[in-house]
Amino acid sequence: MATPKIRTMEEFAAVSGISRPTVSKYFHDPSSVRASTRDRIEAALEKYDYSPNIYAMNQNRRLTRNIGIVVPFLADPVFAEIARNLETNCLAAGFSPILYSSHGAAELENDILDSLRSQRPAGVFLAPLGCKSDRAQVEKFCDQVPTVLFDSELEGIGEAFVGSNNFQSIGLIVEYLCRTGEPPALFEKRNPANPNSRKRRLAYTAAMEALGHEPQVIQADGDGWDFEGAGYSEGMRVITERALQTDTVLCSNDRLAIGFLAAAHEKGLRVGRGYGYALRVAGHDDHPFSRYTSPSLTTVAQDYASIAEKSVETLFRRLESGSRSEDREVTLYDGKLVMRRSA
Amino acid sequence: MATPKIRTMEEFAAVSGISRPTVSKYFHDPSSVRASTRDRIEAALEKYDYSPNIYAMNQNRRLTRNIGIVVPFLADPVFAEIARNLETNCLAAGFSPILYSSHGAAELENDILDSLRSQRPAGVFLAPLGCKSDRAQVEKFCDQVPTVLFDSELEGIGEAFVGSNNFQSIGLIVEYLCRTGEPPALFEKRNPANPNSRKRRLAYTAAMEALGHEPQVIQADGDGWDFEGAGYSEGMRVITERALQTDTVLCSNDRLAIGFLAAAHEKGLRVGRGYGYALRVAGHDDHPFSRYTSPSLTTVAQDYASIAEKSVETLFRRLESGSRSEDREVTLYDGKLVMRRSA
DNA sequence: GAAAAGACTTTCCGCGCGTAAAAGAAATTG
DNA sequence: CAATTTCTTTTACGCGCGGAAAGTCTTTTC
Repeated sequence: MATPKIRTMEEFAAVSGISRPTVSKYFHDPSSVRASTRDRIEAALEKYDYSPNIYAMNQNRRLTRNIGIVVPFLADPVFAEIARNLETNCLAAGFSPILYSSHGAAELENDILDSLRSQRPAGVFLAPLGCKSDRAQVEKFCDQVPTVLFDSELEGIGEAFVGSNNFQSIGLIVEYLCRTGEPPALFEKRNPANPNSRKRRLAYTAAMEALGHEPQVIQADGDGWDFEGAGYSEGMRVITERALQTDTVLCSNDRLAIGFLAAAHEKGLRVGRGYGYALRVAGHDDHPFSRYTSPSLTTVAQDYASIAEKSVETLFRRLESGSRSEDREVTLYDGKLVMRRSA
Repeated sequence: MATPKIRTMEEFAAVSGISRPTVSKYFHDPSSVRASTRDRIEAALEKYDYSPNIYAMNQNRRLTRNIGIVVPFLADPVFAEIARNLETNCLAAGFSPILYSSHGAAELENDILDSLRSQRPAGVFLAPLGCKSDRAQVEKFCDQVPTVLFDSELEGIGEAFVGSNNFQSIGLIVEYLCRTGEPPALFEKRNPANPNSRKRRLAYTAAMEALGHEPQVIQADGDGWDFEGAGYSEGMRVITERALQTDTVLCSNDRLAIGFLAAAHEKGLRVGRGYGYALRVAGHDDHPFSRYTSPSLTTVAQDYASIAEKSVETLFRRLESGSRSEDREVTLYDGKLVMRRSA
């Protein structure tokens, strides 16, 4: 089509035969104009494919339609999965999600918050690094931008927190393991950046003691987010040195378990429950790959879909009501036992 | 500090004792102003922590400093890894990367391109869905925005393409497998959206014929990006029906191999090379988890770091020179054999 | 059918900054 | 030191749109 290029809303208004302010109203909310007007605008849209300049729009609007999503490590499939759910929900609500990963570094997290702030997003979903986070910076950010925390709790910060009920889920799997065999040792990373890790340890010792068993905690060294590597090398050590008091290991998360399984396999230990197996290994999270490990991994599923949905619902409710946090909402979802072959 | 809030560059210029146009120049390029001026601005910056409104900035600049990164599926660790490298490189060059995932859907890919276009990015790194992509839309986009394609080649589109040399890498592993045991069957998805898959099949048959073996191609059904699931269920079928002509399987990518390994384990087949093993399984890509499968996966490593680096270098060179594609640059990186336990 | 309510048009100003031109001040040069 | 070059200031305009105010037109209501 040899239609002259439409660059401004002024021009578009001219060719569509509608005044510019009305066109502006239409883009702000199509249902706010009369049906006949809407039709004329949409007919013109088909013909000239114009779209408003987002920078000029956002400059004058107090609030943009942008939603920030920040996760600590996007290469972790668990966060990729949650992020995917959040994105989909935002798009469905007519917002534009913008995804960031802190790559496990606190400076980067701060940088992201800075650049996010300058984008004046309507709201933000933030899964903080955890203990490594610059708490003061995060708090300052949450004061300025409506933010819902998820996955990692930083108490008192943000409009709300949505996450998993680690006490319930760890209790569940500890009880299961004790009921069906020897009591488990807990296998975790030494300096967990993530507060969930600490909660899981506490939940583990509490559950063990409630069942009358003595807790055994094994801590793996290793770089920040290389859980498989840490699980593997510490697994090799533990197996070689026969450091386990029982034949059962509960890993603080599935990625550690994946590394541990690799070590067990290399050491020739058969992992599984029942006769002929040397070791039981369980995980936590229901990592996307857990059902394809060898053997498939018994674990506790986090309800990612619900976490994402609840986060979105909470934030959008706050955005609409305009009320900033008097009552900070905390929602925890129970985990579900996923019985597979490894324990 | 009871310093009054600075909102505009005008105000900031006033308190720093510099004229606004000079301050503007400073933010555009700090080295473009005299050292003494720079110091005064930076001193004021410390005191008042002002940052320019990005929407107002981008409205008048012909080009923003935004860089779009689009991958077909972010929950795939391989793409997460490449995206991470691209992001890091962009940040280092002073650009703002914006990450998008098409989630395997062509409509979403188009939507992303649309919203990306309205952001007037300086450039884009695009890993298209492949055959499912709306070729006309992608081509139109690449005409408007300087775009470097990676991973999936769409011939003739974009400023350049950076990817892997599938012919070399498949040749490498086929040769290795044939040399050290029985010739492999190729295990792939039936309707591969990704053009690499097709190239790998062609490379496989060529390599097999060159070595005097008869190719055997096995195709797995399954949903778009659920490679593990497809590998698992088709693996179960193949093993149950004894459909393999030899004891060796080359999977078109590691995720299929992971599913296949799970099937083999469930069927009680020992995977590995040498005496006492029933099956050899090899993959392709060197997926981050491949070294932690049981047994660890023999595969061909794609040079992700180089691909990301080359993509960035290519795009930024084009951006600086301002020259749009006369010569479309195609760079392919060779794969490296990664020998582990599975084959 | 007249009055009320709603939707639209016209006009105007402002957002925060980029950028150009001309004039002024400072640093460099010989 | 004057002459030159480089940097800064002043002034002014424009980007594309949001949004308010007042008036005109259309639709609804009884």
